[in-house]
Formats: sequence, C-alpha cells, structure tokens
Amino acid sequence: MEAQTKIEISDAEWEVMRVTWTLGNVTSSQMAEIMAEKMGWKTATVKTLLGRLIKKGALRAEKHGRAFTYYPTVDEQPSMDEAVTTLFGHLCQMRVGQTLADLVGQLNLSQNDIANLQTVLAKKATTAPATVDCDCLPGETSC
Amino acid sequence: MEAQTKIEISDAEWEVMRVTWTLGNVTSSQMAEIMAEKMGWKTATVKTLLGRLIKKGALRAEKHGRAFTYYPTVDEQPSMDEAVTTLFGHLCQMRVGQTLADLVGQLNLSQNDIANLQTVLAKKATTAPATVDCDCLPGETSC
DNA sequence: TTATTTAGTCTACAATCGTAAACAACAAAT
DNA sequence: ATTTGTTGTTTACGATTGTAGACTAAATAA
Repeated sequence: MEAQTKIEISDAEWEVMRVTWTLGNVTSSQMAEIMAEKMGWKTATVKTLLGRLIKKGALRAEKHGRAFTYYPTVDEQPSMDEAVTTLFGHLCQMRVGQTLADLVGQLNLSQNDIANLQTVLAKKATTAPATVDCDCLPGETSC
Repeated sequence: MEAQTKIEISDAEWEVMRVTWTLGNVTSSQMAEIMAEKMGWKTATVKTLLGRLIKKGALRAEKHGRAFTYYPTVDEQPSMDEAVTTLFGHLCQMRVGQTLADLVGQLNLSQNDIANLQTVLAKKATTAPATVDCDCLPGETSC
C-alpha cells in the first residue's frame, strides 16, 4: 500500500497546523479570523494554505452543512519531534551538544520540563561516549 | 550602515557551509569532489551553490592564481544556534519541553555535552516557571 | 601555437512557497 | 425570485530552491 510519503509542511502551513492542533477542528472562517489577527493574512491566503494542507494530507475536511470543518490528520508532538530531529540531523554532530545547551539557555521551560530533561540526561549519561566526532566531511573519521 | 539583513541559508547550501566551516577554506574543485561523494552532486551544482552563498554573503572568495579559495564569513556555532532557535520559535511553546526531551533521547551526546547540559538546566531550574502556556492562538491566554 | 583541461559565469527549468485576486456555487435575506 | 454574502475552487505571480547544462576565459600540455 502506497507507503505515505513524508508530508512536508512549510513554514506558513505550520502556523495553520498549530491552530488546528490546538483547537482540534476549525472552519475556514474561524481560521481566517485567527490568522488575520495572528499573521495578518488575507482570507484568500488562508484558503490557499488549507487547500494545500488537504492536498498534502495533513488535514482532512468534513462537510457540515454548507461549509467544511478541518481536522488535523497528523499528530502534533510527532510532527514537532520530526521537524526538530530533521534539523539536528543536518548539523555537525560534534556541535549539537553545544547547540542544545545554547538553546536550552534561551527557551522558556517549566519546572516539569526541566525535571524531565534531567531524568533523560541522567539515563543517557550511563551510556554516552566520551566524544562525538564531526561528520561534515565524507569518509569515516572526518575532521 | 546597511544593517546586514539576515542571511538565509537553504538546506543544500547548508551542506556546503558545513564543509567550509570544517575545512576553514576550500577551492571549488575540492568542494566539488567532496560533495560528489557526500551528496552525489554534479560539479555544476556545487558551483551554483558556491555562487549563491557568495551572493548572500555567507562565503567570501579570494583569488589565488587561476582559481578562487572560498572562506566562510559567518561563524558556525552562531549559525547553528540561530537555525535551531528559529525553528523552536515556531513551535507551540507549551510543547517545546517535551520536544526537547524527545530530541535529547535521540541525539548522540558526549559525556561533556551531558554534563554541560545538566549545569545549564540546574541553573535554569532556579528561575523556571511552574508552567508554560500554549501560544498557538492570538490573544493573551490562548489554549 | 594550438588543442585541452579547468575554473568561473550565465542561463535554464520545474517544484515549492508566500501571498492573494477572481470566479463559482449555494444559502440567506429581502 | 433576485440580491447578497459566505465558502470553496482556480488561477496568478514573483522569489527561492534543487539541480544542472552551456558558454567563456585562462592555464597547460602537446
């Protein structure tokens, strides 16, 4: 069966998905109103994005009376995880640690988030290597 | 003075930058050889990317004899930090913590990276809020 | 000096993106 | 029934991206 090719969500489309995920479902007029306020987009722009997301399979539309109601067909957390994992995969592996540290320094994390992270790190420390090599050049031992 | 507009580096261009950062400087033939092996790109493709990066101001070319030598004009770690920060800025703030935890679980971090992260987290814990709200909808208290 | 290799510049071209107007179809108001 | 408003569909259009061929100038080899 058509192994569902990776859905690519663009930046603008991502904003639409966020709203959909948060509300669970939306009508286009609702979305238009929200995006007008949040992004300053015209109604037509929102319609285009909804259409593209439907075509990509990230949203599903259900006809209710005259209008459609839109529902996300992909989950939020996995989508976020994937976007982040993909980005980190393109960075020099030797520097992801520092990058992560810089990032954590800037993010707004809750007490729970921090405790959670600490747990993950503690466990990870038990099997972590002494060093991680640069992987920016081809061939085995780059750098 | 022309406040240097944010340099946007595309995915393909990013691969070129990684090599440049790692080597410090490269000739186009060297880069072509590396990218042929690493990415399977034709020489012409590499030339295009080098040209675009020059135009964007991410690389600088110095003529040495017949050929140019290319040097990065932006630093690696700040560029990485920014790419990552930008991505996280587009995600639901309520979920960045979990996303980070999932990410850390997957990344290959060194003992040092982990220790470093733990330090940053410990400090952060002293001022972290109890919770972080969703910011996917406009208006103050979304969600 | 002429043919050949090499490195740089210009042109190409389809796909995706951001941004939106134009048009169509149907429901609601008059 | 006709006008008007709402919602969906089609078309547009320039910019960026990935991918690369073509052409050109300079250096080298024959």
